[in-house]
Amino acid sequence: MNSKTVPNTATGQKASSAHRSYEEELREAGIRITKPRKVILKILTQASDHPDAMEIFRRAVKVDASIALATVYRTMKMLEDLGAVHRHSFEGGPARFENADAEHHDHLIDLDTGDVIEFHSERIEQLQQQIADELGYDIEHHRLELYGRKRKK
Amino acid sequence: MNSKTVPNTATGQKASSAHRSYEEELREAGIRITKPRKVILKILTQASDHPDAMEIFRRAVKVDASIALATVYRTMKMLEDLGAVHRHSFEGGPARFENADAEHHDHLIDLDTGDVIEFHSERIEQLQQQIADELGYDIEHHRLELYGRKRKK
DNA sequence: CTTCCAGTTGCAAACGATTTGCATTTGCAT
DNA sequence: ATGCAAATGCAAATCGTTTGCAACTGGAAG
Ligand SMILES: [Mn+2]
Ligand SMILES: [Mn+2]
Ligand SMILES: [Zn+2]
Ligand SMILES: [Zn+2]
Repeated sequence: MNSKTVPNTATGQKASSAHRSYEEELREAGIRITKPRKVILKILTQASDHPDAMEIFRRAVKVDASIALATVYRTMKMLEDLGAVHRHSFEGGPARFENADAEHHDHLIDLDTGDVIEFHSERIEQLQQQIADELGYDIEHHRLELYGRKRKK
Repeated sequence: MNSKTVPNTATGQKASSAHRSYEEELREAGIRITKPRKVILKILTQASDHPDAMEIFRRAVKVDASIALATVYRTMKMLEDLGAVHRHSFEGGPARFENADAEHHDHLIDLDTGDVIEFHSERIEQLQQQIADELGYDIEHHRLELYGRKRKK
């Protein structure tokens, strides 16, 4: 009763607008808006999944063949430091990213397909908080991942 | 001078696990008990922390300088496949291991010291189960990690 | 107690993901 | 338009981990 999938952002090619755009954030932070960054930011804005660096690179190369993988890594690091994206390290694999302005949520990873399903449980969040309190800790962040497969029948 | 199977009663050491020993498990699985494995297994049996491969290697080399890091990795993989140890990948860092026969628990990682504190919440476990149910999934395993620092105050 | 060989080892080279050094561009403030 | 720090592409380097291979056992059979 208290879990729900979080609807994802825009589908289609809704370039900018919506919430505060990445470019706006960079500008505010005094970071240059370069051509490769524009391409990457657009890809991230349009992404409805949780792509890894290589996947972002593949999509970027289709738009501008001269973009380097290193630039994707550098840009993702920069966005993470800015707090504009979140980095997830699911089960050993490469880091995957997602826009940071969605509401907090946790993930269920489909072991067969690799699909990532988002969910949120306020009750779990509270319990985590309570546990940290009891242990005398302030939680900075946490990670809750469920790994499973579609229920057979 | 070798009688059949001398019962391996505790050698006066603190045998922290009151469960089936690693060597017993290997034997049952038909896996050879070699000199380097004995060293590693003893280290794991005595460990009360969550050491990574390099740390296990360091401890092993003190006992037998000829042990190779590759052997540590191979042995840990084998133990994981056997289900004798659990592998954790906390926040980007190298994989850390722990004996698998402790009760299930989750971890709080101290961001300042790297210390790992164990905790368990049956209520959270239930909620996870409930969420997976609602999403139509069977959970194979999960991962709940809290990252924080000792409460200043 | 020997023999025997598949399992195991040490070593180095290979790996995949990510980072970094550096010479060359480029954004953008002046 | 100009100047220069910031950013880029490329290659080489790092890090944790895995793997190929020849040499070396564990332990079952004799
Ligand atoms: Mn997500
Ligand atoms: Mn533990
Ligand atoms: Zn959460
Ligand atoms: Zn748990």
